[in-house]
Amino acid sequence: MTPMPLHQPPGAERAAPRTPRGRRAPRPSGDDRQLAILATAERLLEGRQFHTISIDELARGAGISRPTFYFYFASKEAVLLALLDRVAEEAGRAAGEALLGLAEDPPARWRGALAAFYDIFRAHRAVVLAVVEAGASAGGAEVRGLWASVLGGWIAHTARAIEAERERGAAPPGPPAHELAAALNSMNERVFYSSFADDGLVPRGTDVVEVTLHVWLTAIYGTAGS
Amino acid sequence: MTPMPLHQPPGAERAAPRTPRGRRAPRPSGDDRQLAILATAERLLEGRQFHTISIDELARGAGISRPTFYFYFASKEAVLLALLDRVAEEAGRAAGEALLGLAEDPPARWRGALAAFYDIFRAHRAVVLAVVEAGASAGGAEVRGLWASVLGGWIAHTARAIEAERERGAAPPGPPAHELAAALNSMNERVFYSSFADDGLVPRGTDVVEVTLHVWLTAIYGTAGS
DNA sequence: CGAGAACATCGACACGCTGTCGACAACGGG
DNA sequence: CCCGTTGTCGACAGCGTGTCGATGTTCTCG
Repeated sequence: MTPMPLHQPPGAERAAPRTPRGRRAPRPSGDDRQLAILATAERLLEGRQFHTISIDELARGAGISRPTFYFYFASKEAVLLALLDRVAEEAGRAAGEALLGLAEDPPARWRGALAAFYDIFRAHRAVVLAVVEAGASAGGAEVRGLWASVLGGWIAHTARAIEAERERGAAPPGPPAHELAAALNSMNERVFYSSFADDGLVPRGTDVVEVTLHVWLTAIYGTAGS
Repeated sequence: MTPMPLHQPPGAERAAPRTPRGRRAPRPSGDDRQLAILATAERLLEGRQFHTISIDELARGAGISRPTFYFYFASKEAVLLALLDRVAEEAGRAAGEALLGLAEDPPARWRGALAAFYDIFRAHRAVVLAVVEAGASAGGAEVRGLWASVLGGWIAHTARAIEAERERGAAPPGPPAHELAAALNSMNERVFYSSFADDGLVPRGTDVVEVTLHVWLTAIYGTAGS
């Protein structure tokens, strides 16, 4: 038991909905605790850095003791991984949809995709900030890995779109599409991040979507297009 | 002498060069130790992550005990700060020179500036990787701050260059120069970093200077320019 | 040249956090 | 009604950090 691929340990796919009727259960069930930990983490993350949150706080916040925390998650990072899963899936889907029918109105579609990313990440910026922070340090290998695969997937998607634009003659030849896609996405990751972290690199009040969009359009089409 | 604002505590600005003649000093002097710590840090950083290096190792590597380490530096991060100071100054100077006479041959000058950054950071990639890692976690506030001011300085420099190009009519109007400069520099920071970290985002073998240069030129001038 | 100041060094301790072990409570089915 | 699964926690061992106080070393100046 406890095969636990990575994050999301046991109790994650426990079977039946043991009778929630009648007076409330004397002891909250495992699933509740699992969710309570996740909720506590997201709540604490709103106002503090990931590394300042101890496992004990997460546990206490969910009404359990520290050792018990380990029954649900293997580490603090595992909790973050679970949180990231949701956000990544949401963002990927939204941005993917935005690019459908690119040929009809490129500037508008690209803007839609960038905006989708921005909006969703912004809505969960506490998680995004924590992922970057955790990924860069200690037990962050897995966090970094998941993040890299998410971003990598989106880069591949972008690369295909660029190639399609070139093939239909809408965009001129240029650097290898995949490399260009990696550079552009890297820019957005960093700029959006700076914007959320408010670290002073991007001038306050900057419309980061518009600025990055300008760069994307000129880099892909050679003109500001509009 | 060695004004050194924050990190680099006491013993940093000791006066005279007490006679090094005669038989070798029984005890290495403070400055030697200071340097020994820096050297040890750079050496260890070549093969390991910043967070896996303990203060004890740094101390032992310099031939002193852990408590004594604190006589020279306030923390692990302070050591990194000292290392970063050097690299940042070197890179800033080199890239600044590369941009002189921009009007004569824009593409070549910009390429020179980006290449200067790339080369110098690459030569000290262990330090760069450590800075990003340390900046994102624990006592990284100061590291992050120094890094931000370095990058911020370069962004301002870039912004002025873009404005000059627009004024002399070489570049068309576009997004606010400072915002554009921030986005472009953010891209380079991230792409160069990925390249050094070999995290799989940027395809192996990519000529990151050429790719990012393409983006810079099209974003600033509206064409790939050659 | 000899004493005190400044420099340098380290043993030992107090902490805070992580991860694990073993014991034990609660509950649902045979 | 007994037992295995699910949950829970006290207590311990380990590791790294930062500090304090005692002590050795070197410089300076009267």
